[in-house]
Amino acid sequence: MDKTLALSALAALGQETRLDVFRLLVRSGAEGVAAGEIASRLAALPNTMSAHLKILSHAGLVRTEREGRSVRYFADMTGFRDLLAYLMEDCCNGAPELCQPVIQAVTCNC
Amino acid sequence: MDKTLALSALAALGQETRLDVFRLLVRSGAEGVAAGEIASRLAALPNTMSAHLKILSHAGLVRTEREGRSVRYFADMTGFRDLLAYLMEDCCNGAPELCQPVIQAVTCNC
DNA sequence: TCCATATTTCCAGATTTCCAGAAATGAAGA
DNA sequence: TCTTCATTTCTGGAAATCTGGAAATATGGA
Repeated sequence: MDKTLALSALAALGQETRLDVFRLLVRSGAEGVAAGEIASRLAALPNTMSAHLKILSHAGLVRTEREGRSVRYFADMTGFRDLLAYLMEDCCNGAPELCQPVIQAVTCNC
Repeated sequence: MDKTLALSALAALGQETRLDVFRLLVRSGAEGVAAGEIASRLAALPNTMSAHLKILSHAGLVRTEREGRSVRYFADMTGFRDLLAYLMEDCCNGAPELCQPVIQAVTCNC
């Protein structure tokens, strides 16, 4: 992942509505959620939500599939992984115990 | 970690200078870097950098230690771990294979 | 084709963030 | 105490972001 994309991803998640959207899609997994339902579940206007979804999509954090007249959104865990890899680059040089907590946090859930 | 702190952390990292600072500190590990050196290494004014460091600190991403007249900054990997845990909450409900890529990305480096 | 539904795009105003200059604070040494 | 170095705080203007109204686009069905 390049720096520009990492920045857009982090800036995208650093906004309340978009953070809520991403977490909603992470919880929804392979099922995904249609744009309109995302908007109504998070009590936002469809046009505002569309702008947020566009930003998340541009940042590689969500993926879409058209389904009839609605558009279904999914969390893109591959994009998220790339972001993490970028953030933790060279974290272990000489002192693996420093980033050990991070590994444990991610692995223990699954 | 509560949502407000997660938001500040993500917003903090979603800015180029601060992202550079965090990655610099992650690479520097237990050695840390003094505030002035951070500023000069990233070609920023000391006062501007101080504002950025304050934001990162408030977000729980960095930690400080006074050392004579300089202040040494360190990446706070515990705070970072908490952020990840918040982002991945309930990610595996029913479909562990979705977040599998994330686990692999984090574990393979150490 | 015409209509209804779902979503997106365009635009403008309100708010927030970013940055640099000036001044203030904290710590060490003469 | 006075000076110097390192860092932080305060402040204002420029730039970017967030939000909602209005209009446009896309899809499916009558």
